[in-house]
Amino acid sequence: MPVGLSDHDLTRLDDLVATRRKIKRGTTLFTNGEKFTSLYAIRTGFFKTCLATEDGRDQVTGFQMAGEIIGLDGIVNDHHTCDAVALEDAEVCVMPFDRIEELSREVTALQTHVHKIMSREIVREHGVMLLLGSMRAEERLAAFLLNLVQRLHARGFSQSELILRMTREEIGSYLGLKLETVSRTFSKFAEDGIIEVRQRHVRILDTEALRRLVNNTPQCH
Amino acid sequence: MPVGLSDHDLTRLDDLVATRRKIKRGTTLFTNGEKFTSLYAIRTGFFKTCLATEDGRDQVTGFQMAGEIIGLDGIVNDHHTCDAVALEDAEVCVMPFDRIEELSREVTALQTHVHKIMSREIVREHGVMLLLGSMRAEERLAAFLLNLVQRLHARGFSQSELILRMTREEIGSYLGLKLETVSRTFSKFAEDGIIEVRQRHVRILDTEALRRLVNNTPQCH
DNA sequence: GCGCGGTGTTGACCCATGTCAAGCTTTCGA
DNA sequence: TCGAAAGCTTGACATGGGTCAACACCGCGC
Repeated sequence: MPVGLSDHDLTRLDDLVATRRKIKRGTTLFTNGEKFTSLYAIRTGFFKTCLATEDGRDQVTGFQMAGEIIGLDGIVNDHHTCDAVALEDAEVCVMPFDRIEELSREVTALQTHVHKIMSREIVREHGVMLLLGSMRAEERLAAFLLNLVQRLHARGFSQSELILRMTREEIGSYLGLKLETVSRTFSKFAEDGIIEVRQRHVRILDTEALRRLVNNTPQCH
Repeated sequence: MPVGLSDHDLTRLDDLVATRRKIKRGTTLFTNGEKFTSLYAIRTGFFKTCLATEDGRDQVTGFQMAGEIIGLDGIVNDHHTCDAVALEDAEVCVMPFDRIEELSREVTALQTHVHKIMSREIVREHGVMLLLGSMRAEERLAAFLLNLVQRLHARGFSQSELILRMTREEIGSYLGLKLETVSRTFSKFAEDGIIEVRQRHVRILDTEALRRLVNNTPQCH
């Protein structure tokens, strides 16, 4: 994370992330309406965040893995506006937000870091809007797979193999598609020799083909 | 904005927003790739922010009006990742971000304010994801209209009448629809007596009907 | 080993929205 | 005042993805 800090500052940062919390698969870290107190840094495990409305709509707004921060949605109204659900047993660092604000007034590197994390989330969501607003099913799934392996690779995992932690339905919700369409599109990619799928185990055979799908719209003028 | 500040603090905040910039209709406040230096508070006028990819996709990520802040996307990489285009002649306050960071280390209320603004943008985008991921055309347009009048009303304008500053195509891009679909859906609403449309002038006759459209999905189980 | 629930796949059919095209209205500059 | 361009509307038609339904697979507890 931030570098070039004094020992003193480092100790204080350590302090910030002192408390840990374990979350069992299928349970929530926080839920819509719950009082906001802390941001959470994921140490291990995998989460989805999702929005549910009274009338039964449901939208997965993101999937988060080790090293990522969740809870930013709660800052604006002091209450969370979505649910964070563990898709596998997980552990997070609990970072009380008032402590973050206090510390980031003194440690400039932390202040900058917090701002960048929030900005990154905004930019990520712009990307999702592009995906939902202008891509077709195959393009969406290709973009999704590339994004996942890229993030996994940054964490030392394979560039071409991954295990999906979420169901087809959750992928569909995130991508604005029905689970059947997700399933069909996986099958289509497999037929075309772009990937191999065995349940939640996916092996990417032709990364370039996926990239071409995402970039190269046959397309309107 | 923040309240309960000392005169000294207030003077410094005034300082922050000292420089102004006028933007002519159709020109950009900043563009993708441009170096990030400042956030902008809109004083007058109306903007869209949009993402354009090399392969010709184009996505409007938001419409911003007086009192709103744009430029947050630039923080994470020190460069903007979208274009901000004035849809009518506009004026903004230029707020150098390094000054914001400096000041918000000293003025707690400003720090909190900045965090809330960023969090609010994240939550807003969650809402757009819900819209793009799970609503049908009529629902999207209804939600769009309600959102616009609500924001206009908060600024002292009518609850039932508005002038659209953007084209059908821009609305469509924002809502993930083609302009023809936007046009047809307007016509449909007009036939149903929910709104009156004369080019960009819209009068809402039945707000409740719009609300019902947004909430009350006929719907999947 | 067996059965059950959750999950995933596949097919047939249908509909909302996209696509293409024609024509209208408004705006704006020459 | 006229003409051209941009924006908007409407129609006819095409199609991607949704819907509904049947069934297969897998893991788990008994």
